Amino acid sequence: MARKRFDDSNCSVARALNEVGDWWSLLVVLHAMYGPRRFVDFQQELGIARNILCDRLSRLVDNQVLKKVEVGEHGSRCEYRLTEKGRDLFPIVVALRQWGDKWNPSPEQAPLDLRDRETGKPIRQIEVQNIDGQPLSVRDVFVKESVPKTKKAV
Amino acid sequence: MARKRFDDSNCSVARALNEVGDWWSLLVVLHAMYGPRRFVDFQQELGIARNILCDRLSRLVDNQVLKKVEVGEHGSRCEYRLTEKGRDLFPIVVALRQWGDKWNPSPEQAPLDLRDRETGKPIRQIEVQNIDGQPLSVRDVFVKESVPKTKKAV
DNA sequence: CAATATGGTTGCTTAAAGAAACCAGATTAG
DNA sequence: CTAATCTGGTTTCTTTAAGCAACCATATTG
Repeated sequence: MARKRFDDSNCSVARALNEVGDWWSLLVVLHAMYGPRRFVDFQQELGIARNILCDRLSRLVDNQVLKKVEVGEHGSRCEYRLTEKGRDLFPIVVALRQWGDKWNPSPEQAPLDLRDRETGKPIRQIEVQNIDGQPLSVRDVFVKESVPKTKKAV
Repeated sequence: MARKRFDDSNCSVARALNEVGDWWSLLVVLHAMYGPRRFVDFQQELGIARNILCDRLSRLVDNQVLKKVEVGEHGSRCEYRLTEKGRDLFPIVVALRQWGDKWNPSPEQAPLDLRDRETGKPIRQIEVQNIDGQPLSVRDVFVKESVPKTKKAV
């Protein structure tokens, strides 16, 4: 496959995709959001090949999205938990879910109904907002040119 | 590689990832957000292999994320534009960008400064919110069980 | 008419995904 | 104490997709 890497890209979207931009990584993160997961949990819930799961888990741990925690009780057990960096993916996962529900609804299943634990009311549709909380579309936004940090004499 | 498909998954995140969950598709969409793009534009801006670009473009068109528009002027030209479905990926792209900027900042480049065209002020950090616009973390949310649609007698 | 631009397609090579078997350390059952 | 089992992997092999470069067909420009 010779996948291209984007570690060094100056585009933060590309760099983000480099860490969680493949099919499995985000699904692993998604499942970890329901609580700590062990190796077999991921395997059974996702139906992922074991070697690929290994690879993804170790990469996510390397990238500090997950942390591996030894759980002492009976035997060699460890669970994987989200770090703060991992938890910070929550809006992305939710936005993907909402997009999928809107544009590719499952014919046989109602969309997952996420609710505010406090009020019991449904959560809001995720949107790009200005500083006052007003929604912004692609058209409403522009890229402000920044002064380059320190320009090395070339 | 034998990629697993998630078309039939009952998880809307998996279904969403099926359409835009690979490295290139989202980057193609991202670049299309700056305005209509032609074949060579994507190729040069992204450095993607031509056959892969072909494949991704046609899949995105099939999935109605992009539409292909013939542009009459001099020669066989066509551009790719976002559909509404494609534009709806805006929050996801922005959220990814913010996550990348926060957790993997580029050492040599300031993060892209997206601003409200109206006010000139920076946009807000994307977050999951309750109905009143208050931010919600993973912990603040629960999944409300829904009544199944119509249960076929088994 | 030749050169060039555009939007692809075709082959080839390499690397990653998937499946299944194997494995090592710790635990429990007998 | 020994055998079976659980857990979290690793190894091997096959299939498939990504990347590269060459080729191609149409249309335009010089």
